[in-house]
Amino acid sequence: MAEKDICEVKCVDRDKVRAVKRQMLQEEEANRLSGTFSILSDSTRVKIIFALSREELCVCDIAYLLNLSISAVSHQLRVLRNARLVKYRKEGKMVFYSLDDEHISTLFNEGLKHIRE
Amino acid sequence: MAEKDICEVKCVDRDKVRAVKRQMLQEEEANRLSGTFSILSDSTRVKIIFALSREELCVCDIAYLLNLSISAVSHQLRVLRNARLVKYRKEGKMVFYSLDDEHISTLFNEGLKHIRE
DNA sequence: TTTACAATTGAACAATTGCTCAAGTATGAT
DNA sequence: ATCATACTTGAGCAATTGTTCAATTGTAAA
Repeated sequence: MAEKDICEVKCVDRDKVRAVKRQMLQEEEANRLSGTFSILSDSTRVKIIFALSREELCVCDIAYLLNLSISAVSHQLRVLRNARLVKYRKEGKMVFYSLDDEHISTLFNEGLKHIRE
Repeated sequence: MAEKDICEVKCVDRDKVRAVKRQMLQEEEANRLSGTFSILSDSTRVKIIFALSREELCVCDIAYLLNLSISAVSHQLRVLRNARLVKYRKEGKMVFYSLDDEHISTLFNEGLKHIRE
């Protein structure tokens, strides 16, 4: 930490830094932003989202589609549920998931566009 | 895996699943997509990107601004460099970083818009 | 009620990630 | 050349993450 302090004194361009500091993202905002992106930062979740963007599917369908265990899928669906990215509908023993379209699908598609550019 | 097979037989809606499977993201595409998002999934990197979206800054400036060690910042800058999210310019002993604007800034701003909605 | 089964959950584990620390590189000043 | 400084890098560590496994819940059928 001592090193850092020395450095601060030596090389900071005070005006520039002060200007940036004024506009800077707050801690909480930075966390929410990175948190939003981290939901989409796992390839399993990305695949689930993509699949649900085409069809409403039950847990079992998704597991089959992605060649994953039911449990693994269920765990990931919980993440997506907590983030309100998906909604679900119970029908007897089965649970059908679909996209909760308010959320992040713009972001998802923007990302898709980006890698396919 | 045995369980999964049983499940597949029992509850899959074959037509729906087949239809989705045809359009499904390929492994590599899913990886690139999640990889793209994972760069933005850390709050330190998010802050760095935000800061660089306002001003070109040296490593030391960034460290001071975010109250992090030089080393931590440098490590994160490498991640951003590898992802071609930032570019740098050497001036004597100092290295000035700025956004490599081709990349992901649309995505970043879309995310920002989303959390500030 | 008992049985079967879709889905959820918690614990445990390996893999990954972000940081620190110490050592290293590169550039400029003396 | 020697020294100081701006930054990079690799090893190591703690925290987090994604999966499996086993147990559990909830619903429907027998």
